[in-house]
Amino acid sequence: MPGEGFKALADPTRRRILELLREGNCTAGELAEHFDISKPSLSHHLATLKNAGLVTDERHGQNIVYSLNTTVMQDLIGWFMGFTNTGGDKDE
Amino acid sequence: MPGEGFKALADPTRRRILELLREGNCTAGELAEHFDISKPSLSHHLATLKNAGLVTDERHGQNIVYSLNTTVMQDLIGWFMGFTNTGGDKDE
DNA sequence: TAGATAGTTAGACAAACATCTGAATATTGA
DNA sequence: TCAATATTCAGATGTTTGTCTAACTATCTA
Repeated sequence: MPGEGFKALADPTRRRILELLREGNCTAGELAEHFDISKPSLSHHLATLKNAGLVTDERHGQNIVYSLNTTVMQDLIGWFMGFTNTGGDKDE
Repeated sequence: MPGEGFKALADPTRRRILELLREGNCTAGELAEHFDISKPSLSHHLATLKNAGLVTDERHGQNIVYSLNTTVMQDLIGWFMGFTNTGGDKDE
């Protein structure tokens, strides 16, 4: 299940989207201003992130506002914590 | 630069390799026993992980021993920490 | 040096992916 | 209802990725 999350994170455009969303919620159009790709391409990336559970979307009038879902991000961090000794020990 | 790391993590086989390596160093052959793919395929995955800096290899006689490079893993965790409020705050 | 074992390199191929253009859907405001 | 704006859907295309088989390199042992 976390597989989708890792795959979603593999693309630099999608990681950048998450970084932008970290600063605050954005509409698809606002996000588009930060990239040199077409809107359909961006929409596709957003769909991938949504499918992985990393973002949620909500329509506000004409706009669709995207937000970060930090819960799923936490799950991914949980996987990493198994590899570190500082702060997240569980079995060593 | 962390891009290669994220891409390397996108594949379930490679994540499993890292999990196995977490338990202790392994030769390519020992790792191969855990998967249903050909040795060349596994070798390719190991090369990807090595290229991303996530593992290191060292020849011991006939065998090549693979080890985890937790330092690079820490770098990836650093990226995630920017998205959480628990334990790794830097700019909020 | 020859044979066996461990692993990688090379080349091919199908599936997945990122991107594009053009068309469709949804909402707003005149 | 009509036109404008915001966003997604559909289909096509070139690139990357995961996998395979066959061949190669390196090491050990006799």
